[in-house]
Amino acid sequence: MARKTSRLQEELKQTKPFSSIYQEASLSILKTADVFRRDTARFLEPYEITPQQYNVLRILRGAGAEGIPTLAIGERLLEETPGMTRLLDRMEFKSLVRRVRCEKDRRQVLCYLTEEGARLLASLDPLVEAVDQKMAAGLTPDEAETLVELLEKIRETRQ
Amino acid sequence: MARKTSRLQEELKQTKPFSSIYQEASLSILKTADVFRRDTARFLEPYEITPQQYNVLRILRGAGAEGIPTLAIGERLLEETPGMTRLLDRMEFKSLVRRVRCEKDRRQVLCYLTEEGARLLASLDPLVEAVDQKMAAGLTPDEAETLVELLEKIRETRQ
DNA sequence: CGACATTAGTTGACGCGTCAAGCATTTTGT
DNA sequence: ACAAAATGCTTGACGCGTCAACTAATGTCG
Repeated sequence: MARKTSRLQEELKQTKPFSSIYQEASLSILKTADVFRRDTARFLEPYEITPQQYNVLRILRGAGAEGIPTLAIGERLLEETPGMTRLLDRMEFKSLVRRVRCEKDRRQVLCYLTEEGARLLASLDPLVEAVDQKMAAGLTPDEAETLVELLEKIRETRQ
Repeated sequence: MARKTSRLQEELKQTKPFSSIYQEASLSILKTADVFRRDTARFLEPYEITPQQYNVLRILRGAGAEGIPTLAIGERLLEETPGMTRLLDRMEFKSLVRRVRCEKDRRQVLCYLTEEGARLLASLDPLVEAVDQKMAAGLTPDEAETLVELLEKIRETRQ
């Protein structure tokens, strides 16, 4: 079951070979995601905004004028999280977001993009597009399609 | 360039289609990595150890009796980090790790696995194997191989 | 040898994930 | 209508990543 020495192994300075192709695949996924995450963070840094905050901005734009309740934002992120409140606190402090207690259901707090938030987001759009497009240098569209399908298969069988 | 509605889109409750296959691929990678990360964390939880700590245990086992300097551990993780010190603080507190200032080069601090750390790690090995193997339910070995190759191509073109 | 840079590690501050506990505000069941 | 459960959100505590500033030890070079 031992596999030949791979590039990922060198990247991690590992001495022992992977015990299975599945182990290598899972590490490869984690490593690649990490590269992406950090790449995005680095490029957003000058704008003093984190990847999570950027994602929230996009979701709020999608919600439009009706707004969206706090926790519903979490469901649309990669990860649903009770940390939403504090994340929004910071964004409200920076005037990127506005929050109002909902009158229909007073448990909810509706969130909206501010003018400033919308402006920032608009200026970021083309830059983010460019980051994703960097992938095109290494992968043909067909290969990207295959990748998406394989990853989908993995997620389907989990949970 | 707009793409057909995909499963990932539903998962994220997105209204707009992905603007490119590359955008979908990058989100898919992040999402899948997140599923893995959380899956592993959940299964390690009963042992009161985090995925990062588990990785450090494995690296220390690899280093063996000679030990390994603090920051060298970081280089072998997915992510090199100045947070190593504090991570090791917590592990030392739990008696999983032992640290000694190196006499050859007094700047370095060599880290070792304790007996207890080694025992914990040994008992975890088969369980981790099982987690990776869950992937086999959704992917043939050939598909996993393809996946690894595609991800490698992406990482190659990034920096 | 002495100024200077480099290297290894530590520490502080802050963002974010995650769990658990707690508080209002509905909703549900009888 | 009233108690109990569910829902939406907030807060506290802690783990970890990340940047920047700092100390101590080692190297380098005139």
